[in-house]
Amino acid sequence: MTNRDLANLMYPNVTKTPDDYEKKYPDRNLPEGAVVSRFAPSPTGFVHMGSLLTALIAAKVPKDTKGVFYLRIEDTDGKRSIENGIQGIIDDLDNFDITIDEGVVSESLEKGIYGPYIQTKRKEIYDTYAKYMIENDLAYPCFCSEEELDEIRSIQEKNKERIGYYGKYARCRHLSMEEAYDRIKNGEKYVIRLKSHGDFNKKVEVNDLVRGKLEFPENDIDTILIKSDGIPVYHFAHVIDDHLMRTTHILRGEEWISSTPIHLQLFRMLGFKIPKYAHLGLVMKVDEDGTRRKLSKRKDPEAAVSYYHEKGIPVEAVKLYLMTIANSNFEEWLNQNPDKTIDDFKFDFKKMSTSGSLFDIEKLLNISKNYISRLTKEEVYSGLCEWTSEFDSEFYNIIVNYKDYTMDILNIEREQKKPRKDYASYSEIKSQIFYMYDELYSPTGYEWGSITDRKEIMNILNTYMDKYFDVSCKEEWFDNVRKLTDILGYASNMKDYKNNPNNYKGSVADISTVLRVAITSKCTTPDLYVIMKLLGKEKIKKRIANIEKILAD
RNA sequence: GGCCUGUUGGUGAAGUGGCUUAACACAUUGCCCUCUCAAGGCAACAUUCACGGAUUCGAAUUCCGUACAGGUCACCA
Repeated sequence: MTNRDLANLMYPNVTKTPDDYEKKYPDRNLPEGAVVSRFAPSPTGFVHMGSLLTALIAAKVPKDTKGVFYLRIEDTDGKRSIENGIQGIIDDLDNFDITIDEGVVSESLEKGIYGPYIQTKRKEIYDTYAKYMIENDLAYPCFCSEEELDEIRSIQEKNKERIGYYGKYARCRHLSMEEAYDRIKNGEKYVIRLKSHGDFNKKVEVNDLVRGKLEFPENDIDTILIKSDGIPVYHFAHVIDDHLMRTTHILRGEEWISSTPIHLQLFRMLGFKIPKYAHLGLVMKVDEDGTRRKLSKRKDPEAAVSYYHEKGIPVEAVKLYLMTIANSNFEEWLNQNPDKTIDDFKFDFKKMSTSGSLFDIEKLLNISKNYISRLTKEEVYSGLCEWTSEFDSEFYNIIVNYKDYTMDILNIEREQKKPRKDYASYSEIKSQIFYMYDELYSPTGYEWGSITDRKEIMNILNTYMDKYFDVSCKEEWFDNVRKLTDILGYASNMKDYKNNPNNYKGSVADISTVLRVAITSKCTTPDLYVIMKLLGKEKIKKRIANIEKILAD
């Protein structure tokens, strides 16, 4: 009885060898320093902020180095995979303009020669390596039941020993080959475990790209490589896939730090070159009770990237935000180079924060607001169309109907050195400009300012419309408002008014407020002159007539 | 419990032994500008870098302990 006999019993149909795959997936012919990295999510639900950050960086680094970025789907856990999970991931990446060079393009389509890129389609490959490990005495079958494993654990807990399947606790490791052979032949269920030669008292080192030198005890756990359903566990799949796909950089969340010793061990046992690791800090959130925790898919709606899509926050703004989290010098760099984009920025692992950062939606909104303010009216308009077409068809129809008019509205105080910063998202635009459209404008009441007398209000409005409405520029418009103010006994100069408030009935501010409220129903708006010019005299007349009616009631 | 990682203001953070009386940005507050709002300008906001000790002429920065937080110890990834 030899290892080979056992291996042949376990994998009678495997005829390939690791060498065959080494040849099938040759080294990539890339320039010096080119990074090959990947985004490797499980199709267990929507892409979440933390993974999006990882994906963004994993895509960015190859871009900076003329490397390759690919998408691999890690669906080895059938229980957790959800329907349309793969499509969901592809859609989310697509929404964020993260393009892949290679990998899974759709549920049924792949691009690139290093595939398949969906792990459940790679079983033959994993089988080959599993067989190789059995054959070379690097792994062994284990028949322990859940109960036995629990028993081992409770003994260890009682003796205050390290938990795990190792040393004398690795029962099946000490089984004779004959017994293993017979039990498999009898159809007993088994998993394949790593035959670890690690020594817990010795140290291994990794040079993590963001954290620097990391030191751990060697792994001595005979961890499971292949589950009883024949599918590999993450550790085994990761090592084989990333080697065969010739990945140079592994970017993943810091929750993987502790299992890195297993991965290093596997790379060495299989004779693979060890890639570079970058363990990224988690994106956190503060709970009501003040404790920090990982942003959770289940509890936090803002964790889903689709949330931003629905809110109408431009994807570019989300990316800008994530980049400011990712590289602390990015924000300053962008402020100094306002015309540049993320693509012009050189990402640096060393500038990454090692501890997880709190997700700050206020900051995101601020970045979004600044971003939208820098867009042209055409860009804002098309972004607004895109968003409304999906989430607000009423508004969508209106802005499509009044395209140029809408663009003029969106352009109010935009084309200037310091543009207005009104909108943090497309979803809030309607509530800020609704009064520009008769279709959306039907005020039922008005919040007047300090002037509330009906006669006075009508007097102001009528006098204004009769004598002062027609103007050709902003200066003239405001001159007229001042004239009106003077005639009615109010102060047209705010300084005079502040110095001697008792000399006047009120100020030009009060008069403007009456005009503003009468026309828009709001006491805060952008430049009233532009608003009036865009609305036109007829609409304004109608609105004032309406006020007369309402005030009469 | 073992192992690992981290800890600079309300938040993101700069900082790698003297240029730090701790940058910058968000938030907050106050003032100025101003027809309202937004924007802008100015100012305030950590006598201190979790705590204790050590090294040093000198430490947020090095070392050692302690505390706290997070991760991990699955036939999940």
